[in-house]
Amino acid sequence: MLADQDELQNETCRRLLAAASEEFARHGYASARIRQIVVAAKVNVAAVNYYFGGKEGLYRATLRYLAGRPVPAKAIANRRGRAPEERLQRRVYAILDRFIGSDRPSPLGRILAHEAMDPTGNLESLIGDTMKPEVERIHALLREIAGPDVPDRKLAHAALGILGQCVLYLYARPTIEDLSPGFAYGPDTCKALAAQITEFSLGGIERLQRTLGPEK
Amino acid sequence: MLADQDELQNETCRRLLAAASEEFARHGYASARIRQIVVAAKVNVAAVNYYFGGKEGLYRATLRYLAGRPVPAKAIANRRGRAPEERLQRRVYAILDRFIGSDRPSPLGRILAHEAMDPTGNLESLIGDTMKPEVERIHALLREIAGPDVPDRKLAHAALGILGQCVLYLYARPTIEDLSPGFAYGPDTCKALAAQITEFSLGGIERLQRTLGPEK
DNA sequence: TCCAGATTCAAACAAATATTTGAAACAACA
DNA sequence: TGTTGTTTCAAATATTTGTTTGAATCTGGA
Repeated sequence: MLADQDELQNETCRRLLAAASEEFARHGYASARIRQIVVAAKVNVAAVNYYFGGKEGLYRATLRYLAGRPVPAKAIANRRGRAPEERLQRRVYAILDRFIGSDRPSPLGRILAHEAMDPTGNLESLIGDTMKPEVERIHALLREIAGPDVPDRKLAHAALGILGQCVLYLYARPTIEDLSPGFAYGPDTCKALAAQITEFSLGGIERLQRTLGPEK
Repeated sequence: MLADQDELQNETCRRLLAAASEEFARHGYASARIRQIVVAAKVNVAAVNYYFGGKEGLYRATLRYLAGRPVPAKAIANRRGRAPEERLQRRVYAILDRFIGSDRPSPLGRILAHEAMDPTGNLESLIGDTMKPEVERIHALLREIAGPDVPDRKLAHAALGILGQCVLYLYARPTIEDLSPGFAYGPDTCKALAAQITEFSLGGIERLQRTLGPEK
Protein backbone atom coordinates (compact mmCIF):
# COMPACT_ATOMS: atom_id res chain seq x y z
CA MET A 1 0.00 0.00 0.00
CA LEU A 2 1.25 3.46 -0.87
CA ALA A 3 1.56 6.41 1.43
CA ASP A 4 -1.21 9.00 1.12
CA GLN A 5 0.81 11.55 -0.76
CA ASP A 6 2.00 9.03 -3.33
CA GLU A 7 -1.46 8.00 -4.42
CA LEU A 8 -1.69 10.69 -7.05
CA GLN A 9 1.70 9.87 -8.55
CA ASN A 10 0.44 6.49 -9.64
CA GLU A 11 -1.64 6.21 -12.79
CA THR A 12 -3.65 3.25 -11.55
CA CYS A 13 -4.42 4.96 -8.26
CA ARG A 14 -5.43 8.14 -10.00
CA ARG A 15 -7.85 6.38 -12.32
CA LEU A 16 -9.19 4.38 -9.40
CA LEU A 17 -9.79 7.48 -7.29
CA ALA A 18 -11.47 9.29 -10.16
CA ALA A 19 -13.81 6.41 -10.88
CA ALA A 20 -14.45 5.85 -7.18
CA SER A 21 -15.44 9.48 -6.77
CA GLU A 22 -18.12 9.09 -9.40
CA GLU A 23 -19.45 5.81 -8.10
CA PHE A 24 -19.47 6.72 -4.42
CA ALA A 25 -21.05 10.06 -5.30
CA ARG A 26 -23.81 8.41 -7.27
CA HIS A 27 -24.75 5.67 -4.83
CA GLY A 28 -23.06 6.23 -1.48
CA TYR A 29 -20.66 3.86 0.24
CA ALA A 30 -22.91 0.87 0.80
CA SER A 31 -24.49 0.76 -2.62
CA ALA A 32 -21.35 1.57 -4.57
CA ARG A 33 -19.99 -1.43 -6.45
CA ILE A 34 -16.28 -2.17 -6.57
CA ARG A 35 -16.80 -3.83 -9.94
CA GLN A 36 -18.36 -0.74 -11.37
CA ILE A 37 -15.41 1.28 -10.18
CA VAL A 38 -12.70 -0.95 -11.59
CA VAL A 39 -14.48 -1.27 -14.92
CA ALA A 40 -14.82 2.50 -15.22
CA ALA A 41 -11.18 2.92 -14.18
CA LYS A 42 -10.04 0.21 -16.63
CA VAL A 43 -8.14 -1.47 -13.83
CA ASN A 44 -8.05 -4.98 -12.42
CA VAL A 45 -10.22 -5.80 -9.40
CA ALA A 46 -7.26 -6.76 -7.29
CA ALA A 47 -5.78 -3.28 -7.59
CA VAL A 48 -8.28 -1.99 -5.05
CA ASN A 49 -6.96 -4.28 -2.37
CA TYR A 50 -3.38 -3.97 -3.55
CA TYR A 51 -3.31 -0.19 -3.26
CA PHE A 52 -6.01 0.65 -0.76
CA GLY A 53 -6.51 -2.49 1.28
CA GLY A 54 -10.17 -2.85 0.32
CA LYS A 55 -13.39 -0.99 -0.33
CA GLU A 56 -13.29 0.96 2.91
CA GLY A 57 -9.72 2.05 2.35
CA LEU A 58 -10.60 3.22 -1.13
CA TYR A 59 -13.55 5.15 0.26
CA ARG A 60 -11.44 6.95 2.83
CA ALA A 61 -8.80 7.73 0.23
CA THR A 62 -11.52 9.10 -2.02
CA LEU A 63 -12.74 11.39 0.74
CA ARG A 64 -9.22 12.70 1.27
CA TYR A 65 -8.80 13.08 -2.47
CA LEU A 66 -12.00 15.09 -2.87
CA ALA A 67 -11.85 17.17 0.30
CA GLY A 68 -8.23 17.99 -0.35
CA ARG A 69 -8.90 19.53 -3.72
CA PRO A 70 -8.65 23.29 -3.65
CA VAL A 71 -11.83 25.23 -4.31
CA PRO A 72 -11.94 26.79 -7.77
CA ALA A 73 -9.83 29.94 -7.97
CA LYS A 74 -12.61 32.14 -9.29
CA ALA A 75 -14.60 31.51 -6.15
CA ILE A 76 -11.98 32.47 -3.61
CA ALA A 77 -11.56 36.05 -4.70
CA ASN A 78 -13.23 37.47 -1.63
CA ARG A 79 -11.12 40.46 -0.87
CA ARG A 80 -11.52 42.47 2.23
CA GLY A 81 -12.62 46.03 1.91
CA ARG A 82 -15.76 45.16 0.01
CA ALA A 83 -19.11 45.59 1.64
CA PRO A 84 -20.09 42.56 3.75
CA GLU A 85 -23.22 42.17 1.62
CA GLU A 86 -21.08 41.67 -1.45
CA ARG A 87 -18.78 39.29 0.34
CA LEU A 88 -21.79 37.29 1.46
CA GLN A 89 -22.92 36.94 -2.12
CA ARG A 90 -19.46 35.76 -3.10
CA ARG A 91 -19.55 33.18 -0.33
CA VAL A 92 -22.93 31.91 -1.41
CA TYR A 93 -21.68 31.76 -4.94
CA ALA A 94 -18.63 29.78 -3.82
CA ILE A 95 -20.81 27.17 -2.15
CA LEU A 96 -23.16 26.86 -5.08
CA ASP A 97 -20.27 26.73 -7.50
CA ARG A 98 -18.56 24.00 -5.58
CA PHE A 99 -21.71 21.94 -5.39
CA ILE A 100 -23.68 22.60 -8.54
CA GLY A 101 -21.37 24.79 -10.60
CA SER A 102 -20.58 22.24 -13.23
CA ASP A 103 -23.15 20.56 -15.40
CA ARG A 104 -22.88 17.52 -13.17
CA PRO A 105 -23.48 17.46 -9.42
CA SER A 106 -20.32 17.76 -7.37
CA PRO A 107 -19.01 14.37 -6.19
CA LEU A 108 -17.93 15.80 -2.86
CA GLY A 109 -21.30 17.37 -2.31
CA ARG A 110 -23.16 14.20 -3.16
CA ILE A 111 -20.95 12.05 -0.97
CA LEU A 112 -21.51 14.52 1.82
CA ALA A 113 -25.23 14.21 1.31
CA HIS A 114 -25.14 10.42 1.25
CA GLU A 115 -22.99 10.45 4.34
CA ALA A 116 -25.44 12.76 6.06
CA MET A 117 -28.32 10.41 5.28
CA ASP A 118 -26.60 7.17 6.21
CA PRO A 119 -23.37 7.85 8.08
CA THR A 120 -20.44 5.46 7.79
CA GLY A 121 -18.40 7.08 10.54
CA ASN A 122 -16.58 9.53 8.31
CA LEU A 123 -19.16 12.27 8.57
CA GLU A 124 -17.66 14.34 11.35
CA SER A 125 -14.30 14.83 9.72
CA LEU A 126 -15.93 15.55 6.37
CA ILE A 127 -18.13 18.24 7.85
CA GLY A 128 -15.26 19.64 9.84
CA ASP A 129 -13.24 19.95 6.66
CA THR A 130 -15.86 21.37 4.37
CA MET A 131 -19.11 22.68 5.83
CA LYS A 132 -18.14 23.94 9.23
CA PRO A 133 -15.71 26.64 8.09
CA GLU A 134 -18.23 27.70 5.48
CA VAL A 135 -21.05 28.13 7.97
CA GLU A 136 -18.81 29.95 10.40
CA ARG A 137 -17.67 32.38 7.75
CA ILE A 138 -21.26 33.10 6.80
CA HIS A 139 -22.20 33.50 10.44
CA ALA A 140 -19.43 36.05 10.88
CA LEU A 141 -20.53 37.96 7.79
CA LEU A 142 -24.10 38.03 9.02
CA ARG A 143 -22.88 39.47 12.30
CA GLU A 144 -21.11 42.24 10.38
CA ILE A 145 -24.27 42.95 8.44
CA ALA A 146 -26.77 42.69 11.24
CA GLY A 147 -24.83 44.59 13.89
CA PRO A 148 -24.45 43.59 17.52
CA ASP A 149 -28.10 43.58 18.59
CA VAL A 150 -29.45 40.51 16.82
CA PRO A 151 -29.00 37.51 19.13
CA ASP A 152 -26.38 35.00 18.10
CA ARG A 153 -28.83 32.13 18.05
CA LYS A 154 -30.91 33.84 15.38
CA LEU A 155 -27.88 34.54 13.25
CA ALA A 156 -26.72 30.95 13.56
CA HIS A 157 -30.11 29.82 12.37
CA ALA A 158 -29.99 32.27 9.49
CA ALA A 159 -26.59 30.93 8.46
CA LEU A 160 -28.01 27.43 8.42
CA GLY A 161 -30.96 28.72 6.43
CA ILE A 162 -28.66 30.09 3.77
CA LEU A 163 -26.81 26.80 3.67
CA GLY A 164 -30.14 25.02 3.41
CA GLN A 165 -31.17 27.05 0.41
CA CYS A 166 -27.87 26.17 -1.27
CA VAL A 167 -27.75 22.49 -0.54
CA LEU A 168 -31.35 21.93 -1.54
CA TYR A 169 -30.18 22.30 -5.11
CA LEU A 170 -27.55 19.68 -4.46
CA TYR A 171 -29.48 17.11 -2.47
CA ALA A 172 -32.73 17.27 -4.27
CA ARG A 173 -31.71 17.72 -7.86
CA PRO A 174 -34.24 15.32 -9.36
CA THR A 175 -36.92 16.78 -7.15
CA ILE A 176 -36.14 20.30 -8.28
CA GLU A 177 -36.15 19.30 -11.89
CA ASP A 178 -39.51 17.72 -11.33
CA LEU A 179 -40.98 20.62 -9.37
CA SER A 180 -39.85 23.41 -11.65
CA PRO A 181 -39.51 22.10 -15.18
CA GLY A 182 -37.13 24.05 -17.32
CA PHE A 183 -34.75 24.61 -14.46
CA ALA A 184 -31.27 24.11 -15.89
CA TYR A 185 -28.20 23.37 -13.80
CA GLY A 186 -25.02 25.14 -14.86
CA PRO A 187 -22.67 28.06 -14.29
CA ASP A 188 -25.20 30.70 -15.28
CA THR A 189 -27.87 29.33 -13.00
CA CYS A 190 -25.27 29.31 -10.29
CA LYS A 191 -24.68 33.02 -10.54
CA ALA A 192 -28.34 33.89 -10.71
CA LEU A 193 -29.13 31.64 -7.75
CA ALA A 194 -26.38 33.23 -5.67
CA ALA A 195 -27.86 36.65 -6.33
CA GLN A 196 -31.37 35.56 -5.45
CA ILE A 197 -30.43 33.64 -2.32
CA THR A 198 -28.34 36.53 -1.07
CA GLU A 199 -31.04 39.06 -1.80
CA PHE A 200 -33.65 36.94 -0.11
CA SER A 201 -31.48 36.35 2.93
CA LEU A 202 -30.51 39.98 3.31
CA GLY A 203 -34.18 40.74 3.51
CA GLY A 204 -34.49 38.12 6.19
CA ILE A 205 -31.69 39.68 8.19
CA GLU A 206 -33.20 43.14 7.90
CA ARG A 207 -36.44 41.84 9.25
CA LEU A 208 -34.65 40.17 12.13
CA GLN A 209 -33.15 43.56 13.01
CA ARG A 210 -36.47 45.29 12.70
CA THR A 211 -38.43 42.90 14.88
CA LEU A 212 -35.97 43.60 17.67
CA GLY A 213 -37.70 46.89 18.09
CA PRO A 214 -36.41 50.07 16.43
CA GLU A 215 -32.85 50.83 17.47
CA LYS A 216 -33.15 50.14 21.14
CA MET B 1 -50.68 -11.97 -1.97
CA LEU B 2 -53.25 -9.71 -0.41
CA ALA B 3 -54.99 -6.76 -1.97
CA ASP B 4 -53.66 -3.35 -0.99
CA GLN B 5 -56.46 -2.48 1.33
CA ASP B 6 -56.20 -5.75 3.22
CA GLU B 7 -52.57 -5.29 4.18
CA LEU B 8 -53.40 -3.44 7.35
CA GLN B 9 -55.93 -6.01 8.50
CA ASN B 10 -53.21 -8.59 8.86
CA GLU B 11 -50.99 -8.54 11.93
CA THR B 12 -47.97 -9.93 10.11
CA CYS B 13 -48.30 -7.39 7.33
CA ARG B 14 -48.69 -4.57 9.77
CA ARG B 15 -45.57 -5.47 11.72
CA LEU B 16 -43.68 -5.95 8.47
CA LEU B 17 -44.70 -2.55 7.15
CA ALA B 18 -43.80 -0.84 10.40
CA ALA B 19 -40.37 -2.44 10.51
CA ALA B 20 -39.83 -1.83 6.81
CA SER B 21 -40.60 1.86 7.26
CA GLU B 22 -37.85 2.17 9.83
CA GLU B 23 -35.28 0.21 7.86
CA PHE B 24 -35.95 1.81 4.48
CA ALA B 25 -35.97 5.22 6.15
CA ARG B 26 -32.62 4.60 7.79
CA HIS B 27 -30.74 3.17 4.84
CA GLY B 28 -32.71 3.65 1.65
CA TYR B 29 -33.94 0.89 -0.64
CA ALA B 30 -30.65 -0.57 -1.81
CA SER B 31 -28.93 -0.69 1.56
CA ALA B 32 -31.95 -1.85 3.53
CA ARG B 33 -31.68 -5.48 4.59
CA ILE B 34 -34.65 -7.81 4.44
CA ARG B 35 -33.21 -9.80 7.32
CA GLN B 36 -33.04 -6.71 9.49
CA ILE B 37 -36.66 -5.99 8.73
CA VAL B 38 -38.00 -9.45 9.52
CA VAL B 39 -36.01 -9.64 12.74
CA ALA B 40 -37.39 -6.29 13.88
CA ALA B 41 -40.89 -7.35 12.86
CA LYS B 42 -40.52 -10.73 14.59
CA VAL B 43 -41.67 -12.44 11.44
CA ASN B 44 -40.29 -15.21 9.27
CA VAL B 45 -38.24 -14.29 6.20
CA ALA B 46 -40.58 -16.02 3.84
CA ALA B 47 -43.44 -13.75 4.86
CA VAL B 48 -41.96 -10.95 2.76
CA ASN B 49 -42.34 -12.95 -0.40
CA TYR B 50 -45.55 -14.56 0.73
CA TYR B 51 -47.34 -11.28 1.29
CA PHE B 52 -45.50 -8.77 -0.86
CA GLY B 53 -43.78 -10.81 -3.53
CA GLY B 54 -40.30 -9.66 -2.60
CA LYS B 55 -38.21 -6.73 -1.45
CA GLU B 56 -39.42 -4.40 -4.15
CA GLY B 57 -43.04 -5.19 -3.47
CA LEU B 58 -42.52 -4.54 0.21
CA TYR B 59 -40.88 -1.22 -0.63
CA ARG B 60 -43.75 -0.08 -2.79
CA ALA B 61 -46.25 -1.16 -0.17
CA THR B 62 -44.26 0.77 2.43
CA LEU B 63 -44.42 3.90 0.29
CA ARG B 64 -48.18 3.54 -0.05
CA TYR B 65 -48.45 2.88 3.65
CA LEU B 66 -46.48 5.98 4.59
CA ALA B 67 -47.75 8.39 1.95
CA GLY B 68 -51.32 7.32 2.62
CA ARG B 69 -51.18 8.29 6.26
CA PRO B 70 -53.07 11.48 6.95
CA VAL B 71 -51.04 14.46 8.11
CA PRO B 72 -51.43 15.19 11.82
CA ALA B 73 -54.66 17.01 12.56
CA LYS B 74 -53.06 19.85 14.46
CA ALA B 75 -51.16 20.82 11.34
CA ILE B 76 -54.07 21.09 8.96
CA ALA B 77 -55.96 23.80 10.77
CA ASN B 78 -55.24 26.44 8.19
CA ARG B 79 -58.48 28.34 8.02
CA ARG B 80 -59.16 30.95 5.46
CA GLY B 81 -59.71 34.46 6.60
CA ARG B 82 -56.41 34.70 8.41
CA ALA B 83 -53.67 36.90 7.08
CA PRO B 84 -51.56 35.15 4.42
CA GLU B 85 -48.47 35.69 6.58
CA GLU B 86 -50.00 33.66 9.35
CA ARG B 87 -51.16 30.97 6.96
CA LEU B 88 -47.63 30.78 5.60
CA GLN B 89 -46.28 30.17 9.06
CA ARG B 90 -48.83 27.42 9.57
CA ARG B 91 -47.78 25.80 6.30
CA VAL B 92 -44.13 25.93 7.26
CA TYR B 93 -45.01 24.46 10.61
CA ALA B 94 -46.94 21.68 8.92
CA ILE B 95 -43.93 20.71 6.83
CA LEU B 96 -41.53 20.82 9.74
CA ASP B 97 -43.93 18.92 11.92
CA ARG B 98 -44.39 16.20 9.37
CA PHE B 99 -40.66 15.82 8.90
CA ILE B 100 -39.02 16.56 12.20
CA GLY B 101 -41.93 17.01 14.58
CA SER B 102 -41.38 13.86 16.52
CA ASP B 103 -38.22 13.03 18.40
CA ARG B 104 -37.24 10.81 15.50
CA PRO B 105 -36.91 11.84 11.88
CA SER B 106 -40.00 11.12 9.82
CA PRO B 107 -39.69 7.85 7.89
CA LEU B 108 -41.50 9.29 4.90
CA GLY B 109 -39.23 12.30 4.84
CA ARG B 110 -36.10 10.22 5.05
CA ILE B 111 -37.23 7.82 2.35
CA LEU B 112 -38.00 10.82 0.20
CA ALA B 113 -34.51 12.12 0.79
CA HIS B 114 -32.90 8.77 0.00
CA GLU B 115 -35.04 8.52 -3.08
CA ALA B 116 -33.94 12.00 -4.13
CA MET B 117 -30.28 11.03 -3.76
CA ASP B 118 -30.45 7.68 -5.50
CA PRO B 119 -33.78 7.24 -7.28
CA THR B 120 -35.35 3.82 -7.65
CA GLY B 121 -38.06 4.92 -10.01
CA ASN B 122 -40.64 5.75 -7.38
CA LEU B 123 -39.53 9.33 -6.91
CA GLU B 124 -41.93 11.07 -9.25
CA SER B 125 -45.07 9.70 -7.71
CA LEU B 126 -43.73 10.30 -4.21
CA ILE B 127 -42.99 13.93 -4.96
CA GLY B 128 -46.26 14.35 -6.73
CA ASP B 129 -48.07 13.05 -3.66
CA THR B 130 -46.19 14.93 -0.98
CA MET B 131 -43.90 17.78 -1.98
CA LYS B 132 -45.51 19.22 -5.07
CA PRO B 133 -48.80 20.28 -3.50
CA GLU B 134 -46.86 21.73 -0.59
CA VAL B 135 -44.64 23.87 -2.80
CA GLU B 136 -47.58 25.02 -4.88
CA ARG B 137 -49.52 26.08 -1.83
CA ILE B 138 -46.56 28.06 -0.57
CA HIS B 139 -46.09 29.63 -3.97
CA ALA B 140 -49.70 30.75 -3.98
CA LEU B 141 -49.38 32.20 -0.49
CA LEU B 142 -46.27 34.10 -1.49
CA ARG B 143 -48.17 35.54 -4.43
CA GLU B 144 -50.85 36.77 -2.05
CA ILE B 145 -48.23 38.35 0.17
CA ALA B 146 -46.02 39.84 -2.50
CA GLY B 147 -48.71 41.23 -4.76
CA PRO B 148 -48.81 40.98 -8.56
CA ASP B 149 -45.56 42.79 -9.41
CA VAL B 150 -42.94 40.32 -8.28
CA PRO B 151 -42.15 38.00 -11.21
CA ASP B 152 -43.35 34.45 -10.89
CA ARG B 153 -39.90 33.00 -11.35
CA LYS B 154 -38.65 34.80 -8.26
CA LEU B 155 -41.57 33.63 -6.19
CA ALA B 156 -41.08 30.07 -7.33
CA HIS B 157 -37.49 30.28 -6.24
CA ALA B 158 -38.51 31.74 -2.91
CA ALA B 159 -40.93 28.87 -2.38
CA LEU B 160 -38.12 26.41 -3.04
CA GLY B 161 -35.92 28.37 -0.67
CA ILE B 162 -38.46 28.00 2.11
CA LEU B 163 -38.69 24.31 1.40
CA GLY B 164 -34.89 24.14 1.41
CA GLN B 165 -34.70 25.69 4.84
CA CYS B 166 -37.19 23.13 6.12
CA VAL B 167 -35.73 20.02 4.59
CA LEU B 168 -32.21 20.89 5.63
CA TYR B 169 -33.24 19.92 9.13
CA LEU B 170 -34.49 16.63 7.80
CA TYR B 171 -31.75 15.67 5.39
CA ALA B 172 -28.80 16.83 7.34
CA ARG B 173 -29.74 15.99 10.88
CA PRO B 174 -26.34 14.68 11.95
CA THR B 175 -24.69 17.60 10.24
CA ILE B 176 -26.87 20.09 12.07
CA GLU B 177 -26.24 18.42 15.38
CA ASP B 178 -22.54 18.63 14.66
CA LEU B 179 -22.61 22.23 13.44
CA SER B 180 -24.73 23.68 16.21
CA PRO B 181 -24.26 21.62 19.35
CA GLY B 182 -27.14 21.79 21.75
CA PHE B 183 -29.68 21.86 18.96
CA ALA B 184 -32.52 19.59 20.05
CA TYR B 185 -35.05 18.07 17.71
CA GLY B 186 -38.62 17.99 18.98
CA PRO B 187 -42.04 19.63 18.94
CA ASP B 188 -40.84 22.83 20.63
CA THR B 189 -37.98 23.27 18.22
CA CYS B 190 -40.44 22.74 15.44
CA LYS B 191 -42.58 25.67 16.48
CA ALA B 192 -39.64 27.97 17.01
CA LEU B 193 -38.11 27.01 13.67
CA ALA B 194 -41.38 27.66 11.85
CA ALA B 195 -41.50 31.14 13.33
CA GLN B 196 -37.92 31.91 12.41
CA ILE B 197 -38.08 30.52 8.91
CA THR B 198 -41.30 32.39 8.21
CA GLU B 199 -39.93 35.64 9.62
CA PHE B 200 -36.75 35.29 7.65
CA SER B 201 -38.59 34.50 4.45
CA LEU B 202 -41.07 37.33 4.82
CA GLY B 203 -38.10 39.63 4.99
CA GLY B 204 -36.82 38.07 1.81
CA ILE B 205 -40.12 38.66 0.06
CA GLU B 206 -40.26 42.27 1.20
CA ARG B 207 -36.84 42.83 -0.25
CA LEU B 208 -37.88 41.23 -3.51
CA GLN B 209 -40.74 43.73 -3.70
CA ARG B 210 -38.49 46.63 -2.88
CA THR B 211 -35.79 45.87 -5.41
CA LEU B 212 -38.42 46.00 -8.11
CA GLY B 213 -38.31 49.71 -7.76
CA PRO B 214 -40.82 51.58 -5.59
CA GLU B 215 -44.39 50.87 -6.67
CA LYS B 216 -43.96 51.14 -10.40
C1' DT C 1 -62.91 -35.55 14.55
C1' DC C 2 -61.35 -34.67 10.10
C1' DC C 3 -60.29 -32.09 6.18
C1' DA C 4 -58.76 -28.11 3.17
C1' DG C 5 -56.86 -24.04 2.84
C1' DA C 6 -53.97 -20.52 4.74
C1' DT C 7 -49.95 -19.31 7.20
C1' DT C 8 -45.46 -19.97 9.43
C1' DC C 9 -41.09 -22.00 9.78
C1' DA C 10 -36.10 -23.71 9.28
C1' DA C 11 -33.33 -24.89 5.91
C1' DA C 12 -31.55 -24.86 1.33
C1' DC C 13 -30.59 -22.23 -2.90
C1' DA C 14 -28.96 -18.97 -6.23
C1' DA C 15 -27.07 -14.68 -7.32
C1' DA C 16 -24.16 -10.92 -6.29
C1' DT C 17 -20.18 -9.09 -4.06
C1' DA C 18 -15.71 -8.10 -1.81
C1' DT C 19 -11.55 -10.35 -1.19
C1' DT C 20 -7.63 -13.46 -1.87
C1' DT C 21 -4.27 -16.06 -4.50
C1' DG C 22 -0.56 -17.61 -7.23
C1' DA C 23 1.20 -17.13 -11.52
C1' DA C 24 2.43 -14.06 -15.34
C1' DA C 25 4.07 -9.63 -17.07
C1' DC C 26 6.75 -5.75 -16.36
C1' DA C 27 10.46 -2.46 -14.90
C1' DA C 28 14.80 -1.14 -13.06
C1' DC C 29 19.32 -2.12 -12.72
C1' DA C 30 23.91 -4.50 -12.36
C1' DT D 1 21.29 -10.75 -20.14
C1' DG D 2 19.75 -12.19 -15.73
C1' DT D 3 17.81 -10.94 -11.36
C1' DT D 4 14.91 -8.81 -8.15
C1' DG D 5 11.05 -6.43 -6.67
C1' DT D 6 6.73 -4.46 -8.28
C1' DT D 7 2.49 -4.52 -10.60
C1' DT D 8 -1.25 -6.78 -13.21
C1' DC D 9 -4.23 -10.44 -14.20
C1' DA D 10 -7.83 -14.28 -14.40
C1' DA D 11 -9.59 -17.41 -11.54
C1' DA D 12 -10.98 -19.16 -7.05
C1' DT D 13 -12.99 -18.24 -2.41
C1' DA D 14 -15.83 -16.71 1.31
C1' DT D 15 -19.54 -13.97 2.61
C1' DT D 16 -23.68 -11.59 2.26
C1' DT D 17 -28.30 -11.21 0.59
C1' DG D 18 -32.80 -12.01 -1.62
C1' DT D 19 -35.55 -15.88 -2.77
C1' DT D 20 -37.53 -20.47 -2.79
C1' DT D 21 -39.05 -24.88 -0.92
C1' DG D 22 -41.45 -28.42 1.34
C1' DA D 23 -42.82 -29.74 5.62
C1' DA D 24 -45.12 -28.32 9.92
C1' DT D 25 -48.64 -25.64 12.19
C1' DC D 26 -52.67 -23.28 12.61
C1' DT D 27 -57.73 -22.09 11.48
C1' DG D 28 -62.44 -22.56 10.34
C1' DG D 29 -65.88 -25.11 9.05
C1' DA D 30 -68.42 -30.01 7.70
